[in-house]
Amino acid sequence: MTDPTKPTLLIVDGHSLAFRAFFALPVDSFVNAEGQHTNGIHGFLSMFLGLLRDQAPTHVAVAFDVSDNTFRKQEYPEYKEGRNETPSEFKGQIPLLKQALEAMNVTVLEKDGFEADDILATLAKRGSEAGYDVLVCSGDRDAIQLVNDRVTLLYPSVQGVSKLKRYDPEAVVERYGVPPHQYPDIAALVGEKADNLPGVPKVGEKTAVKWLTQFGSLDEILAGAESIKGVVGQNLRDHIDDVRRNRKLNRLLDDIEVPVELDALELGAPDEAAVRDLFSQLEFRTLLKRVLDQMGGSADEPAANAVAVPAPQALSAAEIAAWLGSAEDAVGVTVTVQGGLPTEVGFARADAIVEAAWSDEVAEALGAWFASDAPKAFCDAKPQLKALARAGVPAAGLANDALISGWVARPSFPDKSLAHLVDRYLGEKLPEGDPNQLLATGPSAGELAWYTLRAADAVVAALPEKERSVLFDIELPTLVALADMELAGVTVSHEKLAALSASLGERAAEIAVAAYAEIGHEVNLGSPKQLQQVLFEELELPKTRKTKTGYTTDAAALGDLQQKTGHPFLGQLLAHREATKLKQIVDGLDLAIAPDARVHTTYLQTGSQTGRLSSTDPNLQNIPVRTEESRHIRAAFEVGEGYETLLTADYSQIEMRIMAHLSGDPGLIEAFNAGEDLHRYVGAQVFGVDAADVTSEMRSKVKAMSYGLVYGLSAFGLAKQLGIEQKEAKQLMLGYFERFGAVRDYLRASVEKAREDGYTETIFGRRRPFPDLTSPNRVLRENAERAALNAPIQGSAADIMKIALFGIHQDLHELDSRLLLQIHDEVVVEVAPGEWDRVEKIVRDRMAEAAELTVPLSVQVGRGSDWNEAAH
DNA sequence: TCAAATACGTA
DNA sequence: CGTACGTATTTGAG
Repeated sequence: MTDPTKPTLLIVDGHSLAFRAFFALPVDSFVNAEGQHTNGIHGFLSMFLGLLRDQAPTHVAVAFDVSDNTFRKQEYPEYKEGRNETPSEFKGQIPLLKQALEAMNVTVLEKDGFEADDILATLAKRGSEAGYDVLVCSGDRDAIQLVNDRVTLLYPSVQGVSKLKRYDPEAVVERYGVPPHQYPDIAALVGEKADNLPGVPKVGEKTAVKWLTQFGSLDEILAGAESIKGVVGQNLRDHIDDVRRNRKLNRLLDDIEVPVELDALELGAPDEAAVRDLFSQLEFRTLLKRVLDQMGGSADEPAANAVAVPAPQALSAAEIAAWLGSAEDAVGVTVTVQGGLPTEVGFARADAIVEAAWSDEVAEALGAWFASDAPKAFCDAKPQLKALARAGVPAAGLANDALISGWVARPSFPDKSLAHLVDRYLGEKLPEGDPNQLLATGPSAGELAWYTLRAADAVVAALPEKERSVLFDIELPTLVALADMELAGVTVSHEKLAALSASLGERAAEIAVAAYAEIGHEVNLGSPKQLQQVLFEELELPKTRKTKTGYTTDAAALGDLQQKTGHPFLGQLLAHREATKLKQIVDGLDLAIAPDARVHTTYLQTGSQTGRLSSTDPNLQNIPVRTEESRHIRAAFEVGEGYETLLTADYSQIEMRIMAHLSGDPGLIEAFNAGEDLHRYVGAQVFGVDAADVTSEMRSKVKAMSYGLVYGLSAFGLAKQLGIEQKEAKQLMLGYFERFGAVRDYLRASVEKAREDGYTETIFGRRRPFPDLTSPNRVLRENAERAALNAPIQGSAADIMKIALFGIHQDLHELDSRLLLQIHDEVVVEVAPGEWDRVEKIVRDRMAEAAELTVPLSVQVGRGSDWNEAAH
């Protein structure tokens, strides 16, 4: 046991021990539901927890190798060569192990260009100098040299990782016959097969020790090599350079820069939520219990409502106002909404709850507090802010939103409920209503506010600093802007839509008649199943791409078939599809027009995994635009009564600009700074012609390539999209990367980094987890790779647009003009009479200045009395 | 009545 | 074998 009066520092070589664990445990017995192998992680953690229990260290760090590219490799390129390839079942386990350690609040260290052992050596030295008892745990024999009076090595024995042999200086002498500092001399003579460092032939440990005792040191052995007789003497003389090289390479560096203070390695309590999460994914039940038992936290399921809920107080409106006025910290708020209006309000501080039914009196008494900057925490604030505004009580001071913060923390997690947040972040259970009761019996508004306040705080506490900034500096201001946009709605002309619908309906009917004539009978043209019967059985057209239930009849495939066979039915079918699709959209939109003649969409702020918004009920982010016909729909979106004109503003090629910024590719940056047509410029580069000589064919190829890049396009996909040979697509990609190589380098490095970290990050620090990047399942893994490639780009664009959006919203505050729509890279503003110039400047400035990239953000503005007109 | 499958609109 | 979304329709099971 270690001296209890002294702090003990435990430093572990994560990679070498996990690797040993991997071979010690049967690989097939440790596979989770996702197919992820976990034996190395399990074995390592089991041993690690044993260490924590038995050695009771006060400070802990685990070091990992970053890559093979170490200074040793640079000095001796054959270093560690000839090893068997790392088994694929092992590869994905290291990132997960790191995640597990981080969740356990154990410091993970790594340093590019060095091996974990060098970190061990450095920390061992710093630790012993600072007066720690140091325990080094490594499966690499080179670590023996670190042993001294204050440093003990724990070395896994052959029986398994859990059995560690303790090497203090005496034990080293006993085992190897030399003191620890001389062990590398032996190793240099004998060689190290695992590192591809050959030693002196016929010289083993015995001989090496004999020589060392005889000569006193390695230098003296080499100096006196002439005097050693026999074959071994000759071998030594022949391999003196190898020995010198071995000795140089097996010296561990104890003075590399490791940017961590020893104090920071102090062992703390694990992040229970994160541990629970990851361990349940890995299916480590026993280990979960061990971690929580040993390191703190409760292994048992959280006790239901361990914390007493304060009794709700029913106060008068005036008393509530006074109570709220005296609150210093954020107050939890829940406004229950029915039919878009408030029905109840509940407020909570940490130790008290008050609530009241909504009434004119309440509205009157609380109006000033709601309108003030007094901090308020909601769960799903947007509908509540809207209801308050409708009731004539606009609210400010949005300080937190549990729904939003929970999503920022875990954008991929499907359950967005407060109940889940309470469970995950508070370890409590949100009381449920009894579904068998006629009247709702769930938590009251005040109780919800109380859970909301505490859950919102807990989520933020668990959030990394950068993501806090995403929450507070981007999402919450955006939420306020969205609430106003939804309230405003956009005027849509029922007359225009009705006329469109009628003409589309007629056209569809005509086409249908012609199509039936073509095949000799009626068929439901909207039924893929019936169409398959017609196309592939009756008409015996060539089979298309397979789907789960048969063969696809999608537009791309029908177009293909049409080219191949020229069958007139195909053209009619396509035309029918187009007409009915548009009619569908028109009718849906018409139905969504509210009594104020406007359409009020709902933006889902937590609907995407990348940071984008989505729009629903109706979705105004997918209104057709590509065909001439479809622009008639946009023309139905009109400037509202009392306003002068619509303004549209969109970012040009924002994703490619972000790509240029993130990759730092000089060619691409130059392309944007040149200020001319991007695809023309890139085309000129790729095809080696003057910009003026870029044909439209060249331009569209390069354009498809550029956009495809952002999505992780393959040569196959590119070929398919452009209708060219795969070989030509490959050539195109090669040519592209010859000019813009940094783009490819960036994309590759970005996915690798995500694999290591387990998540991607946008320019502003928004994260998206990608557990599947290490999946052994190829399809899962490759899907994750493409998504991970896209996430920082799409996400950064979303961040930028949000920053611009709330900036515009704030600047428009003192004007009558207002934001109406956001369509990912475009905004639509309704401009009040006489405000055009000011509004245009606000929009242009806010959008252009939303982010400082290495390339300018280009903004295009249009105006018109309807959306179609304004788009030009 | 509901979920799955298919198809298709946008950035 | 190209990312991110939402919606409408058909179909077949319950």
